[in-house]
Amino acid sequence: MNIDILLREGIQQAFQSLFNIALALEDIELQSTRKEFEGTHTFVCFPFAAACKLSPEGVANEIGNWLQHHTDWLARFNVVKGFLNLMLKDTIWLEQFNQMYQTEKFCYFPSNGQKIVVEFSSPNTNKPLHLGHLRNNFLGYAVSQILQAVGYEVYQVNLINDRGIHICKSMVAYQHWGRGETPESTGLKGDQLVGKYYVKFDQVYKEQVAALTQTLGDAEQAAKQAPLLQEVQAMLKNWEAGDMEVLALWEKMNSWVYEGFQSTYQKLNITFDKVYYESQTYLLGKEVIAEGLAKGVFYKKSDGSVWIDLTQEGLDEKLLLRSDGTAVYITQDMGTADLRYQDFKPHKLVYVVGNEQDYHFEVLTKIMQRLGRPYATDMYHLSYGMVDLPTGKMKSREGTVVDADMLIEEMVETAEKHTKELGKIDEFSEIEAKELYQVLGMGALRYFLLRVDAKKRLLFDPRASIDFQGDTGPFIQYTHARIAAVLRKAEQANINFKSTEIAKNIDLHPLERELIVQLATFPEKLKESAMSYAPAIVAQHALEISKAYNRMYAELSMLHEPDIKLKLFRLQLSTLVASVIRTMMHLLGIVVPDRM
RNA sequence: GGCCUCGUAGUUCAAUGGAUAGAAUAGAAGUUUCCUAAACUUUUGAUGCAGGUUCGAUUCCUGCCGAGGCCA
Repeated sequence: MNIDILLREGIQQAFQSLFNIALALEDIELQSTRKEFEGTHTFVCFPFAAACKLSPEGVANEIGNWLQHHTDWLARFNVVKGFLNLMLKDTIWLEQFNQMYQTEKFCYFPSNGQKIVVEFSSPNTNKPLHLGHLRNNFLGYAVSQILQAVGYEVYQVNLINDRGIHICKSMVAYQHWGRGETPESTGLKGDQLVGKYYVKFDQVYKEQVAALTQTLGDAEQAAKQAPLLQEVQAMLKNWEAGDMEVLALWEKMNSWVYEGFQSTYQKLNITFDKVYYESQTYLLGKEVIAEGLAKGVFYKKSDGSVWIDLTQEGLDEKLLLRSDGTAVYITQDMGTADLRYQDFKPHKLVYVVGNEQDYHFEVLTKIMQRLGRPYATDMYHLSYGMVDLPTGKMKSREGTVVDADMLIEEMVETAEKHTKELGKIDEFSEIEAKELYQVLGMGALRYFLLRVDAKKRLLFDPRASIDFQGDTGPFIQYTHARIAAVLRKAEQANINFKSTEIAKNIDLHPLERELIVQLATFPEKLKESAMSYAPAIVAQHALEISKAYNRMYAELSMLHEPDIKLKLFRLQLSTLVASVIRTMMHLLGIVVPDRM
């Protein structure tokens, strides 16, 4: 039984019978009733007043009355202005509850036979992961899980930017000042070591530019002529030419970085079905260039550079290949798009990439459309806002970043501190305790980044630590631990609440009803979350359910409830809440503990 | 300069064109003989400015102010 459809059909029949108006189910707008009024569902009558030749209140009253007499599910209704607030009979809610309780994973959708490829993470190999990457990784992971839950076959892929001018910067700096350092010799993670030289490059380069500006009196020229930059450009040419020495250094430093990344990914519990490397795909783009020229979609300027004119689509003319024949970003992105499509033949390609590349993706999509790629309309740019610091944008080369590994470590330490202060896990072994700190620290961090609408930029203040109280991951984790504790005690007391006996003839307490309503809403929230690629919807809803449970927990007793029927029902309700919370948090990549 | 985002309590976030704009945090006041107080209850406090469309605008449109981003 789907309550939503039940109500819509009732209202549809009411309109037909009262006003001889045929409405589609989608045209009937239901929203949840505000707390201050009685009821769970509200039907907004304003739009129908004219057609019914009644005031909005009149419509609401007529419909309410009709439903009261012609259906068996309405307990009461009230009308406030044009709002018809409906209160359903408890039998309906109990039936809904039993159905959810007895259906394994009631919220999951069956397979729809469609494939989706989600690209996310996409790091550069010249620096370690930072807070911005964490947002990307958590988003990509959660979106993948959520899409899977609504029935898609999901493939997670990573595209590693392992070549180009910026990679050469850390390499040149290492050649000059590295003194043969290795991760082993320094005790640094490989990505951290390489990142150190990326920063070093920028420092020295800036000094050179400053000095040169003095002598030349022209900052722009100085920036171009600085010896260090010349070296980098030479190295890039050598790399493309296949210079053995350069390639060896490149391979060595990249392998350090990958080891470092691997350890971070492990902490994040993130894996990929396939990893692409730009060093292996960037040549594919040149084939697309040839194709586009042959089709007349692209054109060549007199200097030999290749362009596309997108002014008809409201965009610019866009450079696709430099006059010297070297690739720009979009060159390789065209090639990679083709490759990815051939590899998976997906129904949809999702790119989790920051909103600084909005324009870039718009252009890429238009190009692939012009080239007649069938998948062009199935490319979706999941554009997320940057993570800003109070001081402004994070910049790796200036060292003003919140390092991912460090942040994780801090979060775990904070979790340990809080947990020890509360002193609730004295019987834990050291390993169990360590694991819990990890779970709580990561939970707080992941939830902090996922609860906010991905599109919005997010402000992170490193001095104000991420909360463990209020609207947080640990709050939801705590709710689960509380339930687990009650269920443990119920089992110890041999209360047979796991029986399949169904709850009936119960007058629901408003707090219980509220909880059932929230649980029943989950499938549609999940669907909404998947369709809009917005894990924040699941995150927010997990919070709503947890709050509702904690309110009930404070008000109503379970183990001390004298009425055995009520006692069993509340234990079953708790079981269901715990299971739904576990599911939701699992979709977000967050583990929920049984004790904390 | 051109184009794209975004301006909501002190702060961090909510609000398919719908009711008296919700939470959390910070501030104030309470709740533990009773299932985990990382909780619960009460309370102070906000739509940048000016127009327009609409029965109804935080939401849509125009202008201004402010923040951020992208661009051979």
